[in-house]
Amino acid sequence: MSINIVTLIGRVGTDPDMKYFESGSVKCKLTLAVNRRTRDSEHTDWFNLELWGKTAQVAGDYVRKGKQIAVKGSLKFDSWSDRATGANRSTPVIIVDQLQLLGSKRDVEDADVDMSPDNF
Amino acid sequence: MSINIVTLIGRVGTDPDMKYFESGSVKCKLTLAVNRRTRDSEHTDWFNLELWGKTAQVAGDYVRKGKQIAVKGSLKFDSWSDRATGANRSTPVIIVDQLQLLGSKRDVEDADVDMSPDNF
Amino acid sequence: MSINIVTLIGRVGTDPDMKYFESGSVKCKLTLAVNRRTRDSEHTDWFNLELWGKTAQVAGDYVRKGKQIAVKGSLKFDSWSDRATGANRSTPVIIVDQLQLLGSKRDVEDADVDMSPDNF
Amino acid sequence: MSINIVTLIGRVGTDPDMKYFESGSVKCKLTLAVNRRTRDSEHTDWFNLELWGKTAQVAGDYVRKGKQIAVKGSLKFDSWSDRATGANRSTPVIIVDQLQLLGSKRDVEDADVDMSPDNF
DNA sequence: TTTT
DNA sequence: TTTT
Repeated sequence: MSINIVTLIGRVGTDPDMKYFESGSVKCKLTLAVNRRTRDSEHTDWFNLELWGKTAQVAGDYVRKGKQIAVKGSLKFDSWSDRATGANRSTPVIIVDQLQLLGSKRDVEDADVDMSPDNF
Repeated sequence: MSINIVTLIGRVGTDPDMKYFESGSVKCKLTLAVNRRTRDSEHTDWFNLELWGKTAQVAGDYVRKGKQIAVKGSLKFDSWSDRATGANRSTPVIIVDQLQLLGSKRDVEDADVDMSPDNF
Repeated sequence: MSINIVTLIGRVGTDPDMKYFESGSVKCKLTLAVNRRTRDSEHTDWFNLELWGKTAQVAGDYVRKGKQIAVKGSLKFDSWSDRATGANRSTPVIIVDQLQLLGSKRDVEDADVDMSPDNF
Repeated sequence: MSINIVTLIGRVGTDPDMKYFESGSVKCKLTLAVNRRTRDSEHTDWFNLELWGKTAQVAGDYVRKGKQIAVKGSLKFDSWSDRATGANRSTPVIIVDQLQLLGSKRDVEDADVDMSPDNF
Protein backbone atom coordinates (compact mmCIF):
# COMPACT_ATOMS: atom_id res chain seq x y z
CA MET A 1 0.00 0.00 0.00
CA SER A 2 1.13 3.53 -0.76
CA ILE A 3 1.85 6.22 1.80
CA ASN A 4 -1.49 7.92 2.57
CA ILE A 5 -1.39 9.65 5.94
CA VAL A 6 -3.84 12.18 7.29
CA THR A 7 -3.54 13.94 10.65
CA LEU A 8 -6.34 16.18 11.87
CA ILE A 9 -7.22 18.05 15.03
CA GLY A 10 -10.74 19.37 15.42
CA ARG A 11 -14.02 19.21 17.27
CA VAL A 12 -16.67 16.52 16.92
CA GLY A 13 -19.98 17.65 15.40
CA THR A 14 -22.36 15.09 16.86
CA ASP A 15 -22.38 12.18 19.26
CA PRO A 16 -20.81 9.00 17.83
CA ASP A 17 -22.90 6.90 15.45
CA MET A 18 -22.17 3.33 16.51
CA LYS A 19 -22.94 0.15 14.62
CA TYR A 20 -22.45 -3.33 16.08
CA PHE A 21 -22.24 -6.13 13.54
CA GLU A 22 -23.32 -9.70 14.17
CA SER A 23 -19.76 -10.73 13.40
CA GLY A 24 -18.72 -8.86 16.52
CA SER A 25 -16.98 -6.02 14.73
CA VAL A 26 -17.75 -2.44 15.71
CA LYS A 27 -17.91 0.64 13.51
CA CYS A 28 -18.13 4.27 14.58
CA LYS A 29 -18.90 7.25 12.39
CA LEU A 30 -18.05 10.80 13.44
CA THR A 31 -17.95 14.21 11.80
CA LEU A 32 -15.03 16.47 12.59
CA ALA A 33 -14.90 20.25 12.26
CA VAL A 34 -11.44 21.53 11.38
CA ASN A 35 -10.93 25.28 11.18
CA ARG A 36 -8.96 26.81 8.41
CA ARG A 37 -7.77 30.39 8.29
CA THR A 38 -8.22 32.11 4.97
CA ARG A 39 -6.88 35.54 4.07
CA ASP A 40 -9.43 37.49 6.03
CA SER A 41 -11.81 35.09 7.71
CA GLU A 42 -12.35 31.69 9.27
CA HIS A 43 -13.69 28.66 7.44
CA THR A 44 -14.62 25.23 8.72
CA ASP A 45 -13.99 22.02 6.81
CA TRP A 46 -16.15 19.08 7.87
CA PHE A 47 -14.66 15.60 7.61
CA ASN A 48 -16.33 12.22 7.79
CA LEU A 49 -14.42 9.82 10.04
CA GLU A 50 -14.77 6.06 10.16
CA LEU A 51 -13.37 4.03 13.06
CA TRP A 52 -13.33 0.30 13.56
CA GLY A 53 -12.74 -2.19 16.35
CA LYS A 54 -11.14 -1.09 19.57
CA THR A 55 -10.65 2.47 18.32
CA ALA A 56 -14.37 2.64 17.51
CA GLN A 57 -15.20 1.40 20.99
CA VAL A 58 -13.04 4.03 22.67
CA ALA A 59 -14.81 6.69 20.59
CA GLY A 60 -18.20 5.30 21.58
CA ASP A 61 -17.24 5.39 25.25
CA TYR A 62 -15.44 8.75 25.50
CA VAL A 63 -16.16 10.98 22.50
CA ARG A 64 -19.15 13.32 22.59
CA LYS A 65 -20.41 16.26 20.55
CA GLY A 66 -18.05 19.22 20.96
CA LYS A 67 -15.10 17.12 22.16
CA GLN A 68 -11.66 18.07 20.79
CA ILE A 69 -9.78 15.12 19.30
CA ALA A 70 -6.71 14.32 17.22
CA VAL A 71 -6.85 11.53 14.64
CA LYS A 72 -4.38 9.80 12.40
CA GLY A 73 -5.65 7.79 9.44
CA SER A 74 -5.79 7.56 5.70
CA LEU A 75 -7.98 9.21 3.12
CA LYS A 76 -10.15 7.20 0.77
CA PHE A 77 -13.30 7.78 -1.25
CA ASP A 78 -16.67 6.14 -0.80
CA SER A 79 -18.38 5.87 -4.18
CA TRP A 80 -22.04 5.38 -4.99
CA SER A 81 -24.56 5.96 -7.75
CA ASP A 82 -26.85 8.96 -7.33
CA ARG A 83 -30.40 7.59 -7.20
CA ALA A 84 -31.98 10.62 -8.86
CA THR A 85 -29.53 11.27 -11.66
CA GLY A 86 -27.67 7.97 -11.89
CA ALA A 87 -24.44 9.95 -11.78
CA ASN A 88 -21.39 8.54 -10.06
CA ARG A 89 -20.72 10.39 -6.85
CA SER A 90 -18.08 10.01 -4.21
CA THR A 91 -17.34 11.40 -0.80
CA PRO A 92 -14.05 11.42 1.06
CA VAL A 93 -13.76 9.46 4.30
CA ILE A 94 -10.92 9.35 6.81
CA ILE A 95 -10.30 5.81 7.99
CA VAL A 96 -8.96 6.42 11.49
CA ASP A 97 -6.33 4.16 13.01
CA GLN A 98 -5.33 6.31 15.97
CA LEU A 99 -7.52 8.49 18.15
CA GLN A 100 -6.40 10.83 20.90
CA LEU A 101 -8.78 12.67 23.21
CA LEU A 102 -7.76 16.28 23.83
CA GLY A 103 -8.54 19.05 26.25
CA SER A 104 -10.68 16.89 28.50
CA LYS A 105 -11.08 17.05 32.23
CA ARG A 106 -8.87 13.98 32.39
CA ASP A 107 -6.05 15.80 30.55
CA VAL A 108 -6.26 18.71 32.92
CA GLU A 109 -6.10 16.49 35.96
CA ASP A 110 -3.11 14.67 34.52
CA ALA A 111 -1.44 18.01 34.02
CA ASP A 112 -1.97 18.91 37.64
CA VAL A 113 -0.46 15.71 38.92
CA ASP A 114 2.29 14.66 36.57
CA MET A 115 3.17 13.98 32.95
CA SER A 116 1.21 10.75 32.84
CA PRO A 117 -0.43 9.75 29.57
CA ASP A 118 -3.89 10.24 28.16
CA ASN A 119 -4.81 6.73 29.17
CA PHE A 120 -8.42 6.58 28.15
CA MET B 1 -5.19 27.25 12.21
CA SER B 2 -5.78 23.63 13.13
CA ILE B 3 -3.48 20.70 12.39
CA ASN B 4 -4.51 19.36 8.97
CA ILE B 5 -1.68 17.38 7.39
CA VAL B 6 -1.87 15.06 4.41
CA THR B 7 1.05 13.05 3.02
CA LEU B 8 0.62 11.07 -0.18
CA ILE B 9 2.81 9.08 -2.54
CA GLY B 10 1.42 8.15 -5.93
CA ARG B 11 1.60 8.59 -9.69
CA VAL B 12 0.40 11.60 -11.62
CA GLY B 13 -2.59 10.98 -13.91
CA THR B 14 -2.11 13.72 -16.49
CA ASP B 15 0.36 16.39 -17.45
CA PRO B 16 0.18 19.48 -15.18
CA ASP B 17 -2.63 21.95 -15.80
CA MET B 18 -0.94 25.35 -15.39
CA LYS B 19 -2.60 28.71 -14.96
CA TYR B 20 -0.71 31.99 -14.95
CA PHE B 21 -2.53 34.92 -13.38
CA GLU B 22 -2.04 38.57 -14.36
CA SER B 23 -0.98 39.21 -10.79
CA GLY B 24 2.03 37.02 -11.45
CA SER B 25 0.89 34.12 -9.31
CA VAL B 26 1.01 30.60 -10.71
CA LYS B 27 -1.37 27.70 -10.04
CA CYS B 28 -0.95 24.07 -11.01
CA LYS B 29 -3.57 21.35 -10.88
CA LEU B 30 -2.68 17.66 -10.87
CA THR B 31 -4.47 14.39 -10.27
CA LEU B 32 -2.71 11.75 -8.21
CA ALA B 33 -3.38 7.99 -8.19
CA VAL B 34 -2.74 6.42 -4.79
CA ASN B 35 -3.10 2.68 -4.36
CA ARG B 36 -4.94 1.16 -1.47
CA ARG B 37 -4.98 -2.49 -0.55
CA THR B 38 -8.35 -3.86 0.46
CA ARG B 39 -9.03 -7.29 1.89
CA ASP B 40 -8.69 -9.17 -1.35
CA SER B 41 -7.97 -6.68 -4.11
CA GLU B 42 -6.34 -3.43 -5.11
CA HIS B 43 -8.07 -0.10 -5.43
CA THR B 44 -6.90 3.28 -6.65
CA ASP B 45 -7.98 6.54 -5.04
CA TRP B 46 -7.67 9.62 -7.24
CA PHE B 47 -6.87 12.91 -5.53
CA ASN B 48 -7.06 16.45 -6.85
CA LEU B 49 -3.94 18.45 -6.02
CA GLU B 50 -3.56 22.20 -6.12
CA LEU B 51 -0.12 23.83 -6.07
CA TRP B 52 0.77 27.51 -5.99
CA GLY B 53 3.79 29.71 -6.64
CA LYS B 54 7.25 28.21 -6.74
CA THR B 55 5.94 24.70 -5.98
CA ALA B 56 3.53 25.01 -8.93
CA GLN B 57 6.38 26.11 -11.17
CA VAL B 58 8.53 23.10 -10.22
CA ALA B 59 5.59 20.83 -11.01
CA GLY B 60 5.10 22.53 -14.38
CA ASP B 61 8.77 22.06 -15.23
CA TYR B 62 9.41 18.52 -13.98
CA VAL B 63 6.18 16.59 -13.39
CA ARG B 64 4.64 14.62 -16.23
CA LYS B 65 1.90 11.97 -16.53
CA GLY B 66 3.02 8.72 -14.88
CA LYS B 67 5.67 10.40 -12.71
CA GLN B 68 5.90 9.16 -9.13
CA ILE B 69 5.75 11.98 -6.57
CA ALA B 70 5.39 12.58 -2.84
CA VAL B 71 3.39 15.54 -1.58
CA LYS B 72 2.69 17.13 1.77
CA GLY B 73 -0.26 19.46 2.15
CA SER B 74 -3.61 19.98 3.75
CA LEU B 75 -7.07 18.79 2.87
CA LYS B 76 -9.90 21.18 2.18
CA PHE B 77 -13.16 21.17 0.28
CA ASP B 78 -14.07 23.19 -2.77
CA SER B 79 -17.80 23.92 -2.70
CA TRP B 80 -20.08 24.94 -5.52
CA SER B 81 -23.73 24.93 -6.58
CA ASP B 82 -24.73 22.23 -9.04
CA ARG B 83 -25.99 24.02 -12.15
CA ALA B 84 -28.55 21.34 -13.04
CA THR B 85 -30.06 20.61 -9.64
CA GLY B 86 -29.02 23.65 -7.63
CA ALA B 87 -27.77 21.29 -4.95
CA ASN B 88 -24.70 22.14 -2.90
CA ARG B 89 -21.78 19.98 -3.93
CA SER B 90 -18.21 19.79 -2.74
CA THR B 91 -15.03 18.06 -3.75
CA PRO B 92 -11.90 17.48 -1.71
CA VAL B 93 -8.67 19.14 -2.78
CA ILE B 94 -5.17 18.73 -1.42
CA ILE B 95 -3.43 22.10 -1.16
CA VAL B 96 0.21 21.07 -1.62
CA ASP B 97 2.99 22.91 0.16
CA GLN B 98 5.82 20.46 -0.48
CA LEU B 99 6.51 18.40 -3.59
CA GLN B 100 9.20 15.76 -4.02
CA LEU B 101 9.96 14.07 -7.32
CA LEU B 102 10.67 10.36 -6.92
CA GLY B 103 12.61 7.91 -9.02
CA SER B 104 15.70 9.44 -10.54
CA LYS B 105 15.82 11.07 -13.95
CA ARG B 106 17.89 8.10 -15.05
CA ASP B 107 15.17 5.60 -14.10
CA VAL B 108 12.65 7.47 -16.18
CA GLU B 109 14.95 7.88 -19.19
CA ASP B 110 15.91 4.23 -19.00
CA ALA B 111 12.24 3.36 -18.99
CA ASP B 112 11.58 5.56 -21.99
CA VAL B 113 14.30 4.08 -24.17
CA ASP B 114 13.97 0.65 -22.60
CA MET B 115 17.70 0.02 -22.34
CA SER B 116 17.79 -0.10 -18.56
CA PRO B 117 20.80 -2.22 -17.54
CA ASP B 118 20.46 -2.54 -13.81
CA ASN B 119 19.36 0.59 -12.03
CA PHE B 120 19.26 -0.79 -8.48
CA MET C 1 14.43 19.01 0.04
CA SER C 2 13.25 15.58 1.09
CA ILE C 3 10.04 14.74 2.89
CA ASN C 4 10.76 14.94 6.63
CA ILE C 5 7.58 15.45 8.61
CA VAL C 6 7.09 15.05 12.35
CA THR C 7 3.79 15.47 14.17
CA LEU C 8 3.70 15.34 17.97
CA ILE C 9 1.16 15.94 20.72
CA GLY C 10 2.40 16.28 24.26
CA ARG C 11 2.89 18.51 27.28
CA VAL C 12 5.50 21.21 27.63
CA GLY C 13 8.18 20.56 30.26
CA THR C 14 9.25 24.10 31.14
CA ASP C 15 8.32 27.67 30.34
CA PRO C 16 9.54 28.82 26.90
CA ASP C 17 13.20 29.79 26.57
CA MET C 18 13.12 32.88 24.36
CA LYS C 19 16.02 34.50 22.56
CA TYR C 20 15.75 37.81 20.71
CA PHE C 21 18.47 38.49 18.16
CA GLU C 22 19.75 41.92 17.18
CA SER C 23 18.63 41.14 13.64
CA GLY C 24 15.08 41.13 14.94
CA SER C 25 14.57 37.38 14.61
CA VAL C 26 13.11 35.44 17.51
CA LYS C 27 13.89 31.90 18.64
CA CYS C 28 12.05 29.79 21.18
CA LYS C 29 13.19 26.52 22.73
CA LEU C 30 10.78 24.11 24.40
CA THR C 31 10.88 20.56 25.69
CA LEU C 32 7.92 18.32 24.99
CA ALA C 33 6.89 15.17 26.88
CA VAL C 34 5.22 12.61 24.63
CA ASN C 35 3.85 9.41 26.11
CA ARG C 36 4.50 6.05 24.58
CA ARG C 37 2.80 2.82 25.54
CA THR C 38 5.10 -0.17 25.75
CA ARG C 39 4.05 -3.73 26.27
CA ASP C 40 3.34 -3.47 29.97
CA SER C 41 4.09 0.08 31.05
CA GLU C 42 4.18 3.72 30.14
CA HIS C 43 7.22 5.65 28.98
CA THR C 44 7.78 9.33 28.26
CA ASP C 45 9.99 10.53 25.42
CA TRP C 46 11.31 14.07 25.76
CA PHE C 47 11.82 16.08 22.60
CA ASN C 48 13.69 19.33 22.05
CA LEU C 49 11.67 21.79 19.99
CA GLU C 50 12.97 24.86 18.19
CA LEU C 51 10.61 27.57 16.93
CA TRP C 52 11.40 30.71 14.97
CA GLY C 53 9.74 33.97 14.05
CA LYS C 54 6.02 34.41 14.49
CA THR C 55 5.57 30.83 15.70
CA ALA C 56 8.21 31.44 18.38
CA GLN C 57 6.41 34.59 19.45
CA VAL C 58 3.07 32.78 19.82
CA ALA C 59 4.80 30.18 21.97
CA GLY C 60 6.40 32.89 24.13
CA ASP C 61 3.02 34.53 24.64
CA TYR C 62 0.75 31.52 25.21
CA VAL C 63 2.73 28.38 26.03
CA ARG C 64 3.58 27.57 29.62
CA LYS C 65 4.91 24.54 31.52
CA GLY C 66 2.30 21.76 31.52
CA LYS C 67 0.40 23.14 28.52
CA GLN C 68 -0.77 20.54 26.00
CA ILE C 69 0.28 21.38 22.43
CA ALA C 70 0.42 19.85 18.96
CA VAL C 71 3.35 20.60 16.67
CA LYS C 72 4.25 19.89 13.09
CA GLY C 73 7.85 20.18 11.97
CA SER C 74 10.88 18.35 10.74
CA LEU C 75 13.55 16.35 12.50
CA LYS C 76 17.21 17.28 12.24
CA PHE C 77 20.33 16.77 14.29
CA ASP C 78 22.38 19.39 16.05
CA SER C 79 26.03 18.30 16.08
CA TRP C 80 28.86 19.45 18.30
CA SER C 81 32.23 18.37 19.63
CA ASP C 82 32.25 17.08 23.19
CA ARG C 83 34.57 19.40 25.15
CA ALA C 84 35.82 16.71 27.53
CA THR C 85 36.40 13.83 25.14
CA GLY C 86 36.54 15.61 21.78
CA ALA C 87 34.04 13.06 20.49
CA ASN C 88 31.44 14.06 17.93
CA ARG C 89 28.01 14.17 19.53
CA SER C 90 24.61 15.01 18.17
CA THR C 91 21.14 15.58 19.51
CA PRO C 92 17.85 15.50 17.67
CA VAL C 93 15.81 18.69 17.41
CA ILE C 94 12.34 19.23 16.01
CA ILE C 95 12.21 22.40 13.93
CA VAL C 96 8.58 23.44 14.40
CA ASP C 97 6.68 25.18 11.63
CA GLN C 98 3.17 24.86 13.04
CA LEU C 99 2.04 25.11 16.63
CA GLN C 100 -1.45 24.48 17.96
CA LEU C 101 -2.47 25.13 21.55
CA LEU C 102 -4.77 22.44 22.91
CA GLY C 103 -7.30 22.44 25.68
CA SER C 104 -9.21 25.68 25.93
CA LYS C 105 -8.16 28.62 28.06
CA ARG C 106 -11.12 27.78 30.24
CA ASP C 107 -9.88 24.26 30.91
CA VAL C 108 -6.53 25.56 32.08
CA GLU C 109 -8.00 28.30 34.26
CA ASP C 110 -10.41 25.84 35.79
CA ALA C 111 -7.50 23.57 36.54
CA ASP C 112 -5.55 26.39 38.14
CA VAL C 113 -8.28 27.45 40.49
CA ASP C 114 -9.60 23.93 40.85
CA MET C 115 -13.24 24.91 40.58
CA SER C 116 -13.86 23.06 37.36
CA PRO C 117 -17.58 22.19 37.24
CA ASP C 118 -17.98 20.12 34.14
CA ASN C 119 -15.93 21.20 31.17
CA PHE C 120 -17.15 18.63 28.64
CA MET D 1 -0.54 6.62 23.28
CA SER D 2 0.05 10.14 22.09
CA ILE D 3 0.26 11.23 18.47
CA ASN D 4 3.88 10.69 17.39
CA ILE D 5 4.13 10.41 13.61
CA VAL D 6 7.27 10.61 11.50
CA THR D 7 7.35 10.42 7.70
CA LEU D 8 10.68 10.31 5.91
CA ILE D 9 11.90 9.81 2.36
CA GLY D 10 15.56 9.10 1.78
CA ARG D 11 18.21 6.64 0.65
CA VAL D 12 19.43 3.63 2.61
CA GLY D 13 23.06 3.79 3.75
CA THR D 14 23.89 0.08 4.02
CA ASP D 15 22.35 -3.29 3.36
CA PRO D 16 19.73 -4.31 5.97
CA ASP D 17 20.98 -5.65 9.29
CA MET D 18 18.64 -8.57 10.03
CA LYS D 19 18.17 -10.38 13.31
CA TYR D 20 16.04 -13.50 13.69
CA PHE D 21 14.95 -14.31 17.24
CA GLU D 22 14.26 -17.78 18.56
CA SER D 23 10.74 -16.64 19.30
CA GLY D 24 10.24 -16.30 15.57
CA SER D 25 10.16 -12.53 15.52
CA VAL D 26 12.28 -10.63 13.01
CA LYS D 27 14.04 -7.30 13.42
CA CYS D 28 15.69 -5.17 10.76
CA LYS D 29 17.94 -2.17 11.29
CA LEU D 30 18.59 0.39 8.56
CA THR D 31 20.18 3.80 8.30
CA LEU D 32 18.48 6.41 6.17
CA ALA D 33 20.04 9.49 4.60
CA VAL D 34 17.62 12.38 4.33
CA ASN D 35 18.79 15.55 2.60
CA ARG D 36 18.05 18.93 4.03
CA ARG D 37 18.56 22.22 2.24
CA THR D 38 20.11 24.95 4.35
CA ARG D 39 20.50 28.57 3.30
CA ASP D 40 23.38 28.00 0.96
CA SER D 41 24.26 24.31 0.95
CA GLU D 42 23.07 20.75 1.32
CA HIS D 43 23.18 18.73 4.51
CA THR D 44 22.38 15.11 5.19
CA ASP D 45 20.65 13.88 8.35
CA TRP D 46 21.17 10.19 9.13
CA PHE D 47 18.36 8.34 10.86
CA ASN D 48 18.36 4.95 12.54
CA LEU D 49 15.34 2.87 11.55
CA GLU D 50 14.01 -0.19 13.32
CA LEU D 51 11.52 -2.52 11.61
CA TRP D 52 9.79 -5.58 13.01
CA GLY D 53 7.86 -8.56 11.73
CA LYS D 54 6.51 -8.60 8.22
CA THR D 55 7.78 -5.08 7.51
CA ALA D 56 11.28 -6.19 8.56
CA GLN D 57 11.05 -9.18 6.25
CA VAL D 58 10.06 -7.04 3.27
CA ALA D 59 13.05 -4.79 3.99
CA GLY D 60 15.36 -7.79 4.20
CA ASP D 61 14.10 -9.09 0.87
CA TYR D 62 13.91 -5.89 -1.20
CA VAL D 63 15.88 -3.06 0.41
CA ARG D 64 19.55 -2.63 -0.47
CA LYS D 65 22.21 0.04 0.01
CA GLY D 66 21.34 3.10 -2.04
CA LYS D 67 17.65 2.23 -2.41
CA GLN D 68 15.18 5.10 -2.12
CA ILE D 69 12.40 4.41 0.40
CA ALA D 70 9.56 6.14 2.22
CA VAL D 71 8.78 5.22 5.81
CA LYS D 72 6.08 6.09 8.31
CA GLY D 73 6.70 5.46 11.98
CA SER D 74 7.18 7.03 15.36
CA LEU D 75 10.18 8.58 17.04
CA LYS D 76 11.53 7.26 20.30
CA PHE D 77 14.82 7.33 22.15
CA ASP D 78 17.08 4.43 22.96
CA SER D 79 18.89 5.14 26.21
CA TRP D 80 22.04 3.61 27.60
CA SER D 81 24.89 4.30 30.02
CA ASP D 82 28.16 5.39 28.45
CA ARG D 83 30.76 2.77 29.43
CA ALA D 84 33.68 5.20 29.58
CA THR D 85 32.11 8.11 31.40
CA GLY D 86 29.05 6.53 32.98
CA ALA D 87 26.99 9.36 31.54
CA ASN D 88 23.44 8.75 30.36
CA ARG D 89 23.27 8.85 26.61
CA SER D 90 20.42 8.42 24.17
CA THR D 91 19.95 8.10 20.47
CA PRO D 92 16.79 8.62 18.47
CA VAL D 93 15.29 5.69 16.60
CA ILE D 94 12.41 5.62 14.16
CA ILE D 95 10.17 2.62 14.78
CA VAL D 96 8.82 1.97 11.30
CA ASP D 97 5.31 0.66 10.77
CA GLN D 98 4.99 1.27 7.03
CA LEU D 99 7.63 0.92 4.33
CA GLN D 100 7.31 1.84 0.67
CA LEU D 101 9.96 1.09 -1.93
CA LEU D 102 10.54 3.96 -4.33
CA GLY D 103 12.17 4.59 -7.70
CA SER D 104 12.83 0.94 -8.36
CA LYS D 105 12.89 -0.84 -11.68
CA ARG D 106 9.55 -2.34 -10.68
CA ASP D 107 8.03 1.14 -10.23
CA VAL D 108 9.20 2.17 -13.66
CA GLU D 109 7.76 -0.92 -15.27
CA ASP D 110 4.48 -0.34 -13.49
CA ALA D 111 4.46 3.19 -14.85
CA ASP D 112 4.91 1.90 -18.38
CA VAL D 113 2.04 -0.51 -18.13
CA ASP D 114 -0.60 1.04 -15.92
CA MET D 115 -1.27 2.59 -12.54
CA SER D 116 -0.89 -0.65 -10.67
CA PRO D 117 0.53 -0.55 -7.14
CA ASP D 118 4.00 -0.99 -5.79
CA ASN D 119 3.15 -4.54 -4.85
CA PHE D 120 6.45 -5.78 -3.47
C1' DT E 1 27.11 5.20 5.18
C1' DT E 2 23.02 7.11 0.52
C1' DT E 3 21.89 9.93 -3.52
C1' DT E 4 21.42 14.16 -7.11
C1' DT F 1 -23.19 19.79 12.94
C1' DT F 2 -18.14 21.72 16.55
C1' DT F 3 -15.40 25.29 18.79
C1' DT F 4 -12.69 30.05 19.88
